[in-house]
Amino acid sequence: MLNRVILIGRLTKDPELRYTPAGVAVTTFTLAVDRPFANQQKEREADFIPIVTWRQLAETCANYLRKGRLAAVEGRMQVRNYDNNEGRRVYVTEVIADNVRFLESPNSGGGNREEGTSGSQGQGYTQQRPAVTRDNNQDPFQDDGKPIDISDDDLPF
Amino acid sequence: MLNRVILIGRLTKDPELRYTPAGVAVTTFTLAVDRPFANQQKEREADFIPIVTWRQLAETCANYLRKGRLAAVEGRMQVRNYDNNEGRRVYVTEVIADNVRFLESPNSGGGNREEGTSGSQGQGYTQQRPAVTRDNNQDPFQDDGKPIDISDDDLPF
Amino acid sequence: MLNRVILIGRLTKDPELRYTPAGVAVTTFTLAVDRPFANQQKEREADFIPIVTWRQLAETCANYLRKGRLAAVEGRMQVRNYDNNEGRRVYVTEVIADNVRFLESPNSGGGNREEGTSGSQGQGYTQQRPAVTRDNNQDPFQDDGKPIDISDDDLPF
Amino acid sequence: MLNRVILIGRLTKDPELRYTPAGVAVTTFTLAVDRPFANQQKEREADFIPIVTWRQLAETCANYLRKGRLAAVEGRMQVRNYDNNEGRRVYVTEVIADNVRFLESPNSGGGNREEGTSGSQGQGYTQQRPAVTRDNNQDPFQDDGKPIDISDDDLPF
DNA sequence: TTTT
DNA sequence: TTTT
Repeated sequence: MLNRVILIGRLTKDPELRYTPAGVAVTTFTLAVDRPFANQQKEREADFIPIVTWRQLAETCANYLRKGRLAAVEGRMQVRNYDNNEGRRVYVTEVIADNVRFLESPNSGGGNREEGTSGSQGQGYTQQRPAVTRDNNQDPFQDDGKPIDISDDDLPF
Repeated sequence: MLNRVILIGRLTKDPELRYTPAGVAVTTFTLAVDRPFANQQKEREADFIPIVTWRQLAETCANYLRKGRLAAVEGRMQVRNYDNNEGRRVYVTEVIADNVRFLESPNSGGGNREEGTSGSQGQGYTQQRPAVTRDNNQDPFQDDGKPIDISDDDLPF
Repeated sequence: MLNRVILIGRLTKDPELRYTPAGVAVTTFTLAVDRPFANQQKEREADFIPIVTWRQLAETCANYLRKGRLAAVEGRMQVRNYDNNEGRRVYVTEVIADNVRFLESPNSGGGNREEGTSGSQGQGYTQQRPAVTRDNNQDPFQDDGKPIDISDDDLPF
Repeated sequence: MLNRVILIGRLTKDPELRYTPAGVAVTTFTLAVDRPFANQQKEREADFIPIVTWRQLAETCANYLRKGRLAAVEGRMQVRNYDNNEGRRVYVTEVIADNVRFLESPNSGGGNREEGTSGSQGQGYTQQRPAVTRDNNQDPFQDDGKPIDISDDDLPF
């Protein structure tokens, strides 16, 4: 009835952009969100939360987010389930984002340390785009063994 | 760094109250949260989200919430993982609640249809408490095959 | 950059539906939101928060909300200012809602006690609509001396 | 009943730290929060939202926040009213924060351009503290003509 | 009265 | 100016 999530954290990897058979963009990444009172003696604790973005927002995230960057994500929790190869039902919880804020510019010190090294990059936000696979792959999470069913008439927004 | 969830939905079952070895109350339940544009031709869709509450809030939830009741839950997403009996790592996402609002009084029509039938109940909030097991069971989700590790020096709030 | 508000409370009055010169619907109401630890000896404390809704959501709110009803409101804080008749600048903070959930059906006990009394009403959601003024009035708050500037090319959503 | 606000924006000035008569710390500042679709032809639009923090959080904010810095604020909306010198009732809406995240380190480029210039500062978070007035001033907003009534037995948290 |  |  009401389902709202707001997270601030850092990307554990570069985002992955895929496309549904009908050509709808989907970008996925994982956000590492530090826990509130992660006590200092223990190693730093975080929750690793899978984020899914669609369409224009997916393209923008793929273009501007990178491993290590700080981002704010607004969206809703969604639980999918599928049966794995052992015939066990597996539940996957993701945040379907409808708003993502980039809290660090590419040059502000956070994020990928390789940035700015490849000579031709230069000014501002121009930079390597992540590998984009437009391969009719219906499942952006397939590589992880966690399928998501994307059909074009069943999109969240 | 920041992790905030707000949900409104209905309990799929009565809440379950357990205690850690040291006697800390933990109540768990699942909230069915209707999806935004659940199209009317298809059957109604919802996300089923596991909620965990601790201490005083756990006691209150166990006392006042019942299957079918409408509730608002505020908290944070938390991802646990454990290795199942097939040696596969399983990830479980729950909302650790720090605020729960009861949006229906026991007599307002929502919720358990059996309420009010047992003669001695009568007025207001007096009603059957759920079965409380104070059995040193360290895992409130054990029955579901989804262990949570509760140790008393590792409590979230 | 990110601006999100979620409130649950009760309407202090029936909502008011107006229209901009170009015919865009605007509904306003005030939500009484009880404060967290309103101590029991003192009288109950609440914050009274003005809500603004637009277009289809405005029509729906005008149709289904009434004084005393419980509602959940999602939106963003907005600060307007205008110069009052004494030449002093006045600041008004409202929540521009993009999602409103009705947490009580008209027949669930909360809300207007007069409902159901006028014979022809009967079943379900059929009920008196609030007075609708489609009068090219540019300011839904004008009666309160708190103008809002509504121009049709400057709508929030 | 439920009242939650999450904002990300920049401080319009250095924060101001005061103390209640009983010595409770209060820090106030204004957050400029850019509006969603601030169209590019018009000048950039923002909402200017007053934030109030208490106790330990007040001390930390006073220590680490500065004009221009990016911050995330979690809290609740609160409406105060008082009668101004013209005998008119004035309403003031603030966000009482219970969680503030500093999204820029002092050296990450955002914020005060004078930082790092005064020779003795050097590494990390060592820096000028804001002017602290511990003057039994009961009203942290007094200078602005917007009194807040702080009495020590009436604190929000 | 405002920030980048 | 306020709701239950």
